[in-house]
Amino acid sequence: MASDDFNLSDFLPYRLSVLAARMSKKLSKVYGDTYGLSTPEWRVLAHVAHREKMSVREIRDSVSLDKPSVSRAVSKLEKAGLLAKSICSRDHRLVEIEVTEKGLEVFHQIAPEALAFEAAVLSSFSAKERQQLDDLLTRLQGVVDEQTGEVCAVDQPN
Amino acid sequence: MASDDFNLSDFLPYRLSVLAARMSKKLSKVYGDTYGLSTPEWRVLAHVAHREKMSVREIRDSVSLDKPSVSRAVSKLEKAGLLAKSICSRDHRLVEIEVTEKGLEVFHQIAPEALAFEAAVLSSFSAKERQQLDDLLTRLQGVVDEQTGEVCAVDQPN
DNA sequence: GGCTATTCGTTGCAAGTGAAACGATTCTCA
DNA sequence: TGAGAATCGTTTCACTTGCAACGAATAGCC
Repeated sequence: MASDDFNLSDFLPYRLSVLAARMSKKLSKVYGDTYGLSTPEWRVLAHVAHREKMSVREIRDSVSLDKPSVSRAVSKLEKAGLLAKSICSRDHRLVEIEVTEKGLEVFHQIAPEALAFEAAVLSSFSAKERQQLDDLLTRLQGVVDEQTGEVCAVDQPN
Repeated sequence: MASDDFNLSDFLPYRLSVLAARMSKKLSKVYGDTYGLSTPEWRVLAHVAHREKMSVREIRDSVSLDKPSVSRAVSKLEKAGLLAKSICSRDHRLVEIEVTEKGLEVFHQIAPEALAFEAAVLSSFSAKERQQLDDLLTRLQGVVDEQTGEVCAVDQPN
């Protein structure tokens, strides 16, 4: 393999990292500067906003964050009055997390701005190109998610 | 804007973040598990490997890391014997950073594995699709890099 | 030439992050 | 039923990160 040809700025993982970081940083101004939310908090709020009560574990499985991050994000959002937390009566290990009216209000202020940001980023792309991008990202995610090391799996950590 | 339609898992910044994070984590096994390098260290090494002596600032401008991260990465790589650092004789503020023989050796072991990883990720993509991906990412990066807030700029921080 | 402003790289420090440990609760199965 | 295993959410702790401040060195300007 010709490692003399290696050029970091052409290297896919690097390019994706840089692009994602820049985009996230710009987007974070939307929910961070105005509403004081962190990225984990924004993700949790966005996921819980239009859904039923759910546990920390369910959120973790859906927003690509580890367990402690979700736990902390939920605590902060609860303190801010955007989420309500209660112990599940059927299973006292579980916590039922739900968006509050105030939380929904905040979400409905942020979401349009977030969508506008996305639209601005994609504004110079045709419908066909957007479809291409969607497909390519989906396939890449699929490849990366292929579990190479299989286990019978006890408890999913984090 | 219909914020009820907002779905995090379809949201471009989120998708890119998740994809980039997963890919970087998998890649980091290549340089991390075997050679004990962190991501900033890997980026610095990869960038310096086939280049002339350069300063911290030049590296920073090329690898999308902030000043302290580059400084720390260089220090660690120097301690590990992969880089050599000396004070520039023309300008004593500057540092001249250069890869050592050992550093080049390590790089030539990692780079092929990194390229193989990239090739594996892209293995199911046709040449045309790779070109599409390349173009789309380049254009997205261009859009995100457009400076919205212009300043005369004093010192570039970090 | 000397004074100020700027640039360089490093370091301090506070905030964020993730792996592991923990107590509490429930499940499993003999 | 009861003991051990598994799961849940939180917390602890070590590590990383990014901003700001800093001392050192140079550039700019009168």
